[in-house]
Amino acid sequence: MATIRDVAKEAGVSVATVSRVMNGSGYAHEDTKKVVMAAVEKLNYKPNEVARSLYKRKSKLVGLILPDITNPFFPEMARGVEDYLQQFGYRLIFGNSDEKRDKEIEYIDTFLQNNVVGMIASTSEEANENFDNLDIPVVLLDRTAEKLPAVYSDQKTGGKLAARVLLDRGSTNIVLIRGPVEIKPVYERYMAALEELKQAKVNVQVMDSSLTLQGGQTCVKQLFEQYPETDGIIACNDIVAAAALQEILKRGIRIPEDIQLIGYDDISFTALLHPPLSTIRQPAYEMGAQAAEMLIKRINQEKMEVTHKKLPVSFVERQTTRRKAEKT
Amino acid sequence: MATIRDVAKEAGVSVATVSRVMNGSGYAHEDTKKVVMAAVEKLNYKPNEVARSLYKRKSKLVGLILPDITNPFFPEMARGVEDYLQQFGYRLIFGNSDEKRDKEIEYIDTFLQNNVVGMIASTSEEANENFDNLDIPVVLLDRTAEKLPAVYSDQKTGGKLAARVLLDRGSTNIVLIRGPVEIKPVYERYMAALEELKQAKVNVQVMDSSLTLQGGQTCVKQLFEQYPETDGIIACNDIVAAAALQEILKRGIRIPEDIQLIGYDDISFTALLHPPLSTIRQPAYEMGAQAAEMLIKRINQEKMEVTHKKLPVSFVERQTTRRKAEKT
DNA sequence: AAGCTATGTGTAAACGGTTACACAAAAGTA
DNA sequence: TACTTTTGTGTAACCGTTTACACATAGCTT
Repeated sequence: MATIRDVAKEAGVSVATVSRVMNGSGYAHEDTKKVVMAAVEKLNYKPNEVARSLYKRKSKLVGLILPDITNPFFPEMARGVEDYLQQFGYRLIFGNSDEKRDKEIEYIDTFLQNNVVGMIASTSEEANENFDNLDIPVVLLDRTAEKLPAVYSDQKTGGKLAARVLLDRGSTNIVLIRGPVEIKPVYERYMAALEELKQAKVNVQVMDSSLTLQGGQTCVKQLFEQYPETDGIIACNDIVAAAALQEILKRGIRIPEDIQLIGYDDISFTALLHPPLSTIRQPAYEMGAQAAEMLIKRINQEKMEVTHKKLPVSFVERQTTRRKAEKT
Repeated sequence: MATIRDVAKEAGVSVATVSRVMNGSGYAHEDTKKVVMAAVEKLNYKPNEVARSLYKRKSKLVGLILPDITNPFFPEMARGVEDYLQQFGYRLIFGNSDEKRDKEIEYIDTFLQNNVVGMIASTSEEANENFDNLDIPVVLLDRTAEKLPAVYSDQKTGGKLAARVLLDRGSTNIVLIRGPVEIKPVYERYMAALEELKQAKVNVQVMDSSLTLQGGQTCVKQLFEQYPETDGIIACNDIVAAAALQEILKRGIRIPEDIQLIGYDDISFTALLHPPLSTIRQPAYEMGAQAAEMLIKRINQEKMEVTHKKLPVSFVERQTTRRKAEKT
C-alpha cells in the first residue's frame, strides 16, 4: 500500500501538500493539485484510516450492538442502520450481545479502543450505565433510557392494539403470552395488552415464554392443556405466534373461527405462514435508519429537537384474526 | 481515556516498561509488574487499538462481506463467524454487498484502509479478482474460487439429493426452479438436480426465479398456469419454496399427496411452515465458524492441509414430501 | 577477581497521517 | 513604491502504541 510519503515523492511536493489536496483543506495551487492527483492515481493511493484516526482521535467506524442477529427482527434493523451510515462513509463494527451484560461491556470497550465515532445499541436495561461516561454519542435502538437518545417503537399502542383486535373480533377467553420481563419493550407491550384486556369483560390468562421457537412450543403445548377453552392468543412475538399456530393446526382447531391469534413484529416470514399471521408491525428497517440518522446528527453536533423518537406501530390484518364485520 | 503515558507516570516507570508488562514481552521485574498493573487498574487503562494497529500494520478487525443480512440464510453464517472470532479477540467490520461489484470493492477498500487482519466474503464470481493482490488472508464463504481458500457446502450433492428425493417418492412431472445463474452455488445445485432428473424418465420443466419472496410468488403463479399437471417442485431456496407452498395451498392442491415440494437451505422458519417444509440443509452456522477458523489459521501462518472445505448437506425430511414407504 | 550471561529498564525512532507555524511569493492597496 | 493581505508550500510536532538498541546491574563461572 502506498503511503502519503510515496505520493509526495512521486509528485515532488511535501506530505503536507498532499494531505491538503486530499482533504481540500488549506491552500493548494491548481497546478499542484493536478500533479498530486496524478500521483495519487498512479500509485492508487488510499489514505490509511488508522493513521488518520489516531491523530484525529476518531475513526469512521460506528459500533453496533444487537442482541442476536439470528433473531429475524434484527437483521432488518441492522440493514437500516448500515444503509444509512454507508452513504456517509461510516462503517459498522458489529457485535451480538445475547442480552448479556459482560458481552455488552466487552464490545463497548473494544469499540472504544478502536476510536469509534459513535455507537448504536439495543442494550439491556441495566447496562445503560455502561454508556454513561462516554464522550462519544450513543443512540439506543429498540430500547430506551432517560439519559440517552433513542429510537424505538410504540410498544404501548402496540400491546393495546393487539388486545383491541382480539376483543373487537369477539374473543372472550384470551391467553396473553408474556415474554421475558427483563426485556423492556417486550414487557411494555405485555403490560399494555393486559391493561386493555382487564378493562374488557373477558377471561384473561397469562403464560410465560421465551422469545424463541423452542420456548414458544413448550409454552403453547401447556397452554392448551391448561386452558382448552381458549379462543384468543396474543403472542409476545411472531416466532412464538408461529409456534402457537403450529400447535393450533396440529390440534385441528379452526383458525380464526375457533381461535384467533396475533403476533408481534411482522418479521418477514410471517406472511408465509398458513394461514398468514395477523400481527403488530414494528418498522424495523426504519427504526435502524432513523437511529443512524440521529447518530450522525449527534456526531456532527447538530442541534436536535427530539432525542427520543417513538415510531408508530400498525396492525397488519391477515388471516389468523377474523374480519371485523364477521364477529362471532 | 488514559494513555500509556499516564500509566507510566502513575507507576513511575517508562512507557516501554508499561508496554512490556501489558504484552508480557521482554523482561520485567516482578515488583515492577505489580506497580504497573496497579496503575493500570487505578486508571482503568485500555490500550488504544488504533495506535497499536498503526505500528503493527494490522488490527484486530476482520472484514465480513455478505450479500444481504436480511436474507435469513446469512445471519446464521454471520453468527458462526462472529462467535468463533470473538473468542480470539477479533472484531467484525461488516458490509452488505447486495451482490454488487461496486459495493464489494468499496468495502474491500475501506476494510483495507482500516488495516483489517483478514477478510471473509461471500462474493460474486467476477469480484474475486478484487482479492487477488491483497497481502492479507481472505477466505471465501459459500462461494469458491481456485486461488482463494473457501468454505462452502456441497451444492452438487444437495441438488442431486433434492432430485433423488422427489424421484424416489414418485414425482413424475417435476418443475425445477432455477435461481439467478450468476450466483454460483445456486446455479450448481440447479445443474446437479437437472442432471439427476434427466437421467430419470420423468417430465422436467425449468422455471426462473429470483431468491426473494416476491420473485418466488410471481414464478410460482406462472408455474401452475403453464404446468398444471406438476406433481413435484424443487425450489432454489426455502423462501421460494415457501412461496410455492402458499400457492399450492391456495389452489387447494394436496401436499404431499398430489404434489411434493422441496426447498433448499433449511433456514429457521422452514419448520414452522404448514405443512413443515422438507428441504436440503446447509450448515450455515458451521460454515461461518469454519471460515473463521480457517482465517485465523491463515492469520497465524499455520500450515493448512485443506484450503477448500466442502461441508456436507443433508435432507431434512418433513411433510412436503411423502414417506419413502408410501410411494404413490 | 575478572569475564560472562541473564535480567531489567529507559530513550528514541518508527507507524502514516494532520495541522500549527514559519516563511516566501504573489496580489492588492494606498 | 511601500505596505498589507492573500496564496502557496514546507518543516516538524503530534496522535498512542511497539520495539530496537543502549546501558546498567545482578548472578554465574572459572
